[in-house]
Amino acid sequence: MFLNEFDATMQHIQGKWKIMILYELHEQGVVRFNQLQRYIDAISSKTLTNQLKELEEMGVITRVVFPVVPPHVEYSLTAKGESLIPVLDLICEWGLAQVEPQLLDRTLCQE
Amino acid sequence: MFLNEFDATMQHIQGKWKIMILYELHEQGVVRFNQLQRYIDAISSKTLTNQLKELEEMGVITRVVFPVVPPHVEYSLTAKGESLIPVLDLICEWGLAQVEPQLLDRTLCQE
DNA sequence: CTGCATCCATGACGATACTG
DNA sequence: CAGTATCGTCATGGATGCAG
Repeated sequence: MFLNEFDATMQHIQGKWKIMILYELHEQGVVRFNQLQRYIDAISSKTLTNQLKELEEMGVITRVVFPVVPPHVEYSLTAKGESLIPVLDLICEWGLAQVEPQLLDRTLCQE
Repeated sequence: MFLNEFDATMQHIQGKWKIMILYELHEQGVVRFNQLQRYIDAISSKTLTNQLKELEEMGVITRVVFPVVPPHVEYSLTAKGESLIPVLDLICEWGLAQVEPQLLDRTLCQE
């Protein structure tokens, strides 16, 4: 039944900051932990860690650890993560259409 | 910033049972309270009432009360609600693609 | 039939402090 | 730099009972 597929997708984007993470990785390519934290700005390191871990477990992002001091960790989107972007775009676009119907031919809702 | 548009949409579909309600109204047209409760089957009347109220407040569904005894209330989608269906379809479709990539040319995830 | 009221369990998230 | 540990808060939703 379709609820399962819906929930399957939702598990990937649910979470207060997941889309911001996803979009930032999409635009920047490779991003470090601190970059994300500065970009999102209101997120605690604990929450950021959790959301990243969940995204990684679902195969949406890749986590690469460089064994150096000080620590260096890089995050980036997987192919699966990239395939999620158009879905986010549509969701975003619908939200924009509700607020400002006349702006609909912008390049989606980013920026 | 795009997070706002994303959240705007999310407010409409977030909630454990909202998509089921939306799809059921989409397919049946006009549905009564008890029909929904029997259809969803695991939902309590309190939760169903809450989700319906939220959907109504956002202009996604219409609530029509017939002043008779016993009470008779009908719910249906508004135009705004209908416009949400393609978004749900895409979300659903992505979820399906993750589970069974070979079934992708089905008519989305319903059935 | 269609709710509302109440109480309760769970989980998401934040604040703060600490570590290798 | 990139987290972990602990504690606290708040919203969501379930269970049950009652009402017009």
